[in-house]
Amino acid sequence: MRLTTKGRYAVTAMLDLALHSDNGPVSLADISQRQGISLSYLEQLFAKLRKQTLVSSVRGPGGGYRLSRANDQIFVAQIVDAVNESVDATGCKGKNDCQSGTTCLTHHLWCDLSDQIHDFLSQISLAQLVSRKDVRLVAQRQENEQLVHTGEIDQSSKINAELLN
Amino acid sequence: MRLTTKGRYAVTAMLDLALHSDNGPVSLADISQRQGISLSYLEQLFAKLRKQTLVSSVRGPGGGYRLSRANDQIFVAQIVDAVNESVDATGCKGKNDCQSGTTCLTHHLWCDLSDQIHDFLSQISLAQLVSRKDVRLVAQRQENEQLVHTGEIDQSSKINAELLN
DNA sequence: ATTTAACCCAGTACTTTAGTAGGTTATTTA
DNA sequence: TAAATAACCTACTAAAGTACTGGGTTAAAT
Repeated sequence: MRLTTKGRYAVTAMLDLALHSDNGPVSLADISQRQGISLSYLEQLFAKLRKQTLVSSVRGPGGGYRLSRANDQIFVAQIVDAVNESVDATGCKGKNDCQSGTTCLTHHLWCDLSDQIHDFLSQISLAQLVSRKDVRLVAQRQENEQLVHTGEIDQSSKINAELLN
Repeated sequence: MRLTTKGRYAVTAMLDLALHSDNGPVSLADISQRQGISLSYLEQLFAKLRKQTLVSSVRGPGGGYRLSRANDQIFVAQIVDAVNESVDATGCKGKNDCQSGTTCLTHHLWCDLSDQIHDFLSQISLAQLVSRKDVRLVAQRQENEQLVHTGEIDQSSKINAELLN
């Protein structure tokens, strides 16, 4: 089992997408700026998310990505799975051949843990995350920072943005 | 977060220790043979387990390792923690500085997941694992295999050992 | 025609894993 | 007391995966 920045980035990016889905497709450049993830790396992650039909793409100016389903139909477990970070805690992927073809001593323990993690992440939808207060606060701060960066608001407003943090 | 063979090996070895604690200290050579883990690698893992006072050692012939506490006072989470860094799923180790000094969008989600995993593994003691039927079956098979390997029982008994699997 | 942004590859520095190798020290047993 | 045993210690390594960077091509909007 493995949960590193790869899976965290994928979920973060998908949540960014869910948060900014009002005004048409969201470009990876925007996500990159707001979430501090390199553009090329995002492209690699979204290639996998697209293969798993979690997102759909629109090419050309004004294009980007949008969720391919309603945000209450996309779950964290699916996103983590899509970028090849299996939530499976066993070494044999549940095949019972952990120790040279036979079951290892702790096989069932890791199966139980895998179920536990999978159940937890399968119950959390993007919609749930979007409605969380802590998520909305961070999202608002990020939007303010982006406006400052693109010069759309002045320095005095930036102070307010910092107070939000 | 990371749960690979490293943590699985550690828990498996500790469970082997708990299962064979009747007849004095257990040598790493025995564990290596029964669990199919390289001896040198086991030595590295047990150096860490010893630092965390989960095991104590006896040197010289007939020596080996024993649990430093009763098997109902040692929990899976402690073993995994001892060899891995932790079962923490956040990138910032709970420090809230995931995104260049500030909280990232999904910080709280990974905190919740970390708590979930930690709670689960903290509730499972070696004593509980020892009493599990699936564990006892595998352990019995491994002991039979070991006897065959050391020539202490003959080939006809090996057939019975295979039937156990 | 130009710009935008997805799409696609190839490479790479870095870290971790899971091990190997080769010793030293402490303790028991013959 | 010598030999055997098993912990203890240090260093090295192949392979794999992570988290990028860079340099393109293709599709669609202005």
